[in-house]
Amino acid sequence: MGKTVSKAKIFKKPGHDHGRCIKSALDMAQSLCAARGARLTELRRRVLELVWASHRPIGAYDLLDKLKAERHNAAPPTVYRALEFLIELGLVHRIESLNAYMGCSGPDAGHSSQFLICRDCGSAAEINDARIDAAINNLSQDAGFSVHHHSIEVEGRCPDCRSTR
Amino acid sequence: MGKTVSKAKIFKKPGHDHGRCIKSALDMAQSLCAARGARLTELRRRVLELVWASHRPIGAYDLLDKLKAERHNAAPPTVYRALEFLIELGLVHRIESLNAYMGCSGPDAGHSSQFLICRDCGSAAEINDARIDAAINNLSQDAGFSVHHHSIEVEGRCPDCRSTR
DNA sequence: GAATGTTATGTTATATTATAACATTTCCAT
DNA sequence: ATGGAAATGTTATAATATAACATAACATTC
Ligand SMILES: [Zn+2]
Ligand SMILES: [Zn+2]
Ligand SMILES: [Zn+2]
Ligand SMILES: [Zn+2]
Repeated sequence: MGKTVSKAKIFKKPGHDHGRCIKSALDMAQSLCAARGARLTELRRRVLELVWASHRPIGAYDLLDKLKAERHNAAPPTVYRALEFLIELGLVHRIESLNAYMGCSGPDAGHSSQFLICRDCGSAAEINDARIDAAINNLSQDAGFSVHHHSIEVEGRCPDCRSTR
Repeated sequence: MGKTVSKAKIFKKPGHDHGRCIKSALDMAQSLCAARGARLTELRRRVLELVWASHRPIGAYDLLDKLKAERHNAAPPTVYRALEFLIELGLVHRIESLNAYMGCSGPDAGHSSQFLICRDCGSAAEINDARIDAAINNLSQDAGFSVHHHSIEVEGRCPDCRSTR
């Protein structure tokens, strides 16, 4: 179909319809939980929604602040337990280098965490490149190492920030 | 020559001469600092030595405890500042997923952080595979993302732990 | 070799991130 | 409705990291 796709649109444009991103994420979460027999409670659903409020990783205590605005009794365990649940199901990834969390864009695949993270604007984009997975698996196998999961975090500048100056 | 190298010896055997690992690391640090005009003070040198005490990542506060045994006035900034210096020079890597630190086995190359980490014994092995670098760079370029550095942390089981049962 | 600026370390306090432990509530199946 | 399991509430604390300012060590120039 033509050669229109030279650069994958991995980073979302600032002006995009983010409501749809959120909606889609919540829908996927809904059906994934149903399929797994997991309970997507109001709290968990809301935390996922807050995580998805932007395309930037968000910290647990930032989430807590937002939660407190609507649940007077929210406390650290409230948000950490919800995150634990969401991560367990693959709905959220933890960004190790930032101590922050981000919604997964393809939660049904059961993949490891791979992100490009902009050091200027803080936005992050999830990637899932077969070449990288293959390279890691090959290399691990050569080393006699059995892979459980991996985390890849690439820090740099996103297309938007690069074009801005 | 020949075909002796089917499995790279990435993970060190428990019985190896670790004194040589340490010696080599300190020597490289010495010359690298000289080349860069950086001051490898007694404190920094000692922290690097402590980091290299094993092939396992070590936490800042574990380092601090060891330091305290010989420097009554060691405090968190003592170790964090030394680590900052060592990381800056590429002599130490930070393992994000563990909040821990590990000596770099090839500090002159100026590479990003790539580790295989055993979930059973806690040992970690640094890797530097050209395929992985290439995959990350290609993919980033396709996405219009300019890479500053990256961190790869693969969790799994090391050869030793696999053979043990 | 004193004066001066710079870098490194000491020192105290506090910020940030995360978990432990136990009580209570909600949910669901019987 | 009742008992057991899962989720949430609640309080306290652990673990990791940095801010801010004071002093000491080092190097450079005069
Ligand atoms: Zn994902
Ligand atoms: Zn950006
Ligand atoms: Zn290295
Ligand atoms: Zn092991």
